[in-house]
Amino acid sequence: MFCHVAPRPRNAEATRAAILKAATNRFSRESYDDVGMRDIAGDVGVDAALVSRYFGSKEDLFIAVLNASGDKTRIIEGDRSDFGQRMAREAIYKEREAGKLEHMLIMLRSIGSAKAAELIQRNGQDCFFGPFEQWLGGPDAPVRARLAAGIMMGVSIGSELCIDALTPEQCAAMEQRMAAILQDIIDG
Amino acid sequence: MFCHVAPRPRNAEATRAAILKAATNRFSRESYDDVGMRDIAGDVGVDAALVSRYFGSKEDLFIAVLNASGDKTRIIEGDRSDFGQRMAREAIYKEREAGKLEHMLIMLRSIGSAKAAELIQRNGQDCFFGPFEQWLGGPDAPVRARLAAGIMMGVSIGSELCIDALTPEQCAAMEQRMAAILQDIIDG
DNA sequence: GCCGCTAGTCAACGCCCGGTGACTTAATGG
DNA sequence: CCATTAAGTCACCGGGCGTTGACTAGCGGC
Repeated sequence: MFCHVAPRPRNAEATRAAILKAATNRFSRESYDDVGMRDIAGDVGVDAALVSRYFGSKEDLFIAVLNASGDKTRIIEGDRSDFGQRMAREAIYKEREAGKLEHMLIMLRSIGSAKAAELIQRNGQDCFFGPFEQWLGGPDAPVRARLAAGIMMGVSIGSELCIDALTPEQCAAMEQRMAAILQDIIDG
Repeated sequence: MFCHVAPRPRNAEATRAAILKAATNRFSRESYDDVGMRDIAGDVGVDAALVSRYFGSKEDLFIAVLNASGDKTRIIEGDRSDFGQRMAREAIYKEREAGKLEHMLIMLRSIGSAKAAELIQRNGQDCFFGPFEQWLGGPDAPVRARLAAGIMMGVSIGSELCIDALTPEQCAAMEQRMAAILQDIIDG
């Protein structure tokens, strides 16, 4: 076949954005180590060399992803009174389309990787915990923020650590318990 | 120098055990991907080839580590009435000497790695959640076990994600809050 | 005191990774 | 319609990984 499908018009800006988006997707699903430059390039339909060219290095690309997703997607949206409920849903059922936890998921996936961990530590406070604390407010805000975030992370992990281990009813019960705990932390 | 220090007597059994111990240590501190066969071999003072020989492959070694640490170290020890307190301490201050959470830490570190994740999923239920559920008992035991484990994992992650971000007083406050939440879950 | 067996080493293989310089190809302006 | 420039590709490098087969060296039995 000579005719490629939609041979991507030559547009550096758009291509760069597409790469960043693809990388964000990959990094929110697989760890830093498991994601390869060739994977990301393949998603966009581009040579891997281009990714290196545009973003300098894999670490720089990861930083760019962290910053970009940190800027756009915020946990802090919607009503305060059902925060626990919303977060519980997202953590347990992985409602990724909502995407409010995307930034947290990226941090989570790659926290194991030594190279990524350092970048995440540097970024986490500014792009995640900081805003979260501020939104929380009240007494012990830093403590409550970390506790709430920790619970969300842990349950997220747990629910993919053992898939299908819980019946739908049990999931519902878990959701309810978790929501109550989170809401308690939010309220102070 | 011709005289090596303590040139390790020829004992396959002991060497094998030493390798397993070194691997357990490594895997509880670094992710599956970040730990190399050469690292483990170096810890024991042995050639990397021997590790492959004794355990077949890296995956098999990891499985052996999971099983061994799962058998020995249990979370379930000590009084039920201060479970929350004990776990909070261990999660926040990383009191690794206690080592009761070692098995959980190993699972935690490498959950990001695709290759390790599958092995962990297969092992987690049998060696961790199962016994924990059973010990918990009461209504909704599976749900409460996963919730408690999730919280412990998440806080463990969180407290190493942002080191030195909390003052000692804040750590104490966090410990107290976390202990209360955990104890609540344990009690039903 | 030599022999056979096995614990342990050594060198090398194949593989995949991130990154780079030289090349090709498409758009644009005159 | 061609020259120029930027967008994208290609081949390849060096390095680290897990693993393997051939080798060496220490111990037990005769």
